[in-house]
Amino acid sequence: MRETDFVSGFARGLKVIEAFGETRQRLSIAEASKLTGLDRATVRRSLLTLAELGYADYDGKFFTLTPKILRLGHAYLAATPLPALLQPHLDTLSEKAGQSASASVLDGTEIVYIARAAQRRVMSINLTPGSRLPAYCASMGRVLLAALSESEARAVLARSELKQNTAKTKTDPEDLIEEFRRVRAEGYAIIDQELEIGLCSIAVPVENDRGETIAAINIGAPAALVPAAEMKVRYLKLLKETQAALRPLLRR
Amino acid sequence: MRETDFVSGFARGLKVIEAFGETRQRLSIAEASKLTGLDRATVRRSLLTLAELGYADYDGKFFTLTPKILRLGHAYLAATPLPALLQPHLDTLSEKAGQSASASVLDGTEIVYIARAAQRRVMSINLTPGSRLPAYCASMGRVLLAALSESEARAVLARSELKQNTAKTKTDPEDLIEEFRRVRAEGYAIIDQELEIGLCSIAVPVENDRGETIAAINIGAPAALVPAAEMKVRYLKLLKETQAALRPLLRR
DNA sequence: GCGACTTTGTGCGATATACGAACAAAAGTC
DNA sequence: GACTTTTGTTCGTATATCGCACAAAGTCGC
Repeated sequence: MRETDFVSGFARGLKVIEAFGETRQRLSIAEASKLTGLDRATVRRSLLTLAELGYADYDGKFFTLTPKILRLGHAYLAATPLPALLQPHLDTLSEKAGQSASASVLDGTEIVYIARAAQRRVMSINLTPGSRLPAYCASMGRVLLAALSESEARAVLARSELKQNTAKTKTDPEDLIEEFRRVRAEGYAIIDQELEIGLCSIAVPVENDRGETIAAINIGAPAALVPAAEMKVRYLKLLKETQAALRPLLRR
Repeated sequence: MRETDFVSGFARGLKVIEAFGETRQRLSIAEASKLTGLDRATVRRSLLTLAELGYADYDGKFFTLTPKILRLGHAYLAATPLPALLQPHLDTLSEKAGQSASASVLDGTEIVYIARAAQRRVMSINLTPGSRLPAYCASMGRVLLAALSESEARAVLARSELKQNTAKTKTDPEDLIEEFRRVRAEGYAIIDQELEIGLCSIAVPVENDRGETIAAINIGAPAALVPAAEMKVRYLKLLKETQAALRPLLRR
């Protein structure tokens, strides 16, 4: 790509939008400038542009995003067939298991939820399509990272902030790489309260007809009701059935 | 705002992202150019910028959005306290009613879902935060439009495509304005299969401590199980309780 | 295989934008 | 209330972007 094929004003504007996610809903020009590292004058122009287009409100001091901004992200969910295709299968899966079922894809060091059938709320965080979790400590993340080559997986881990969320969280890259090998060999990943105390989950890859992993699906359950040791016995068969049902639907 | 405070390259880029929502997931340069009305060279630069930043993939012919684009919309859901604040109340409401409960805000002629507690799937469409429905034929839309001044509501209706979704859909602006008056007076709106055959819903406004309407919440139910005439008896009290519980939490 | 048509890539002049500094206006400090 | 610090806005200029026109590469029918 040539230098001149890059619209830096556009890139700067996107950076400004993302700055809202990292803090609270209101940003002054100076705050946005600090978060993005861009000049105050440049940030001001971007924010005024957003306001002019109705993506943001401006009270003379603070800018806030408006719901119109959701159109941008929703364009992906509406335009990609995968979420819509997975949803009915997750509904069935969730009903059979009596637990929440979700689907996600990998985006850098994070997994992004693209569909979900919730049964009851067991997590402190509220997960909806678009929500993100660190890949290294989520069952679907383990499955998706295991699908990468070892060098790619190492690169992702190197960029990840390997935080000790609970006493059980695996944070040693070598342990994780070893776990990815096991996941590849056995075809599933189980997380026992590594993300949040009281939450277990089990995930399998969603593969297309060529056997390439394009997403992951999981079932989450409260550790109090379903001990980690029971996750496999109770849910692996259901997940594998869903996986098998999806494979022929995913051409390319 | 001065002319020079507007970054047209940014505005053009956002238009390009939105172009993906209207059609399928893959867009060529020429298609994107037609959809946006922008010059091909401009669209090409915007798309290459998106690809360079990881928001899009490019195979040399077609561009597709990547899940990274969800960061933009999700910045709103993460940054705005309203969705997180409403969610637990919707969960309770949904459980008590035994039906799906949702919350939405107005964006132009559409309502945008910002939180949802689903019980079972009764609609053909899959609703998640970020989903949009035309305001004129949705119960929450009626509530939100009723909160506007009559001239504002007329302006929105004038811009709306008043489609006859079912035999019961109200499409006459005068009928709708009259209905908004009733909604204002009685404090709730009921939709009897105007959006989709088999679906009834009832909505009330969410007001802040000054009495300004800032969102709407609703309960949806299959018409086969809960006839429209019963919606009010069964669910209005629950909705009003939720409304009352929320009001003191919404300062400003 | 060969035109007619569509789509994509690129050079260039005119125009619009970003930068950094300077100034003005608040906000915070003592 | 004077001082310092932070924030918002304006301005001139160097630079980057836009849209046009043309060239190149596909795509189609036959």
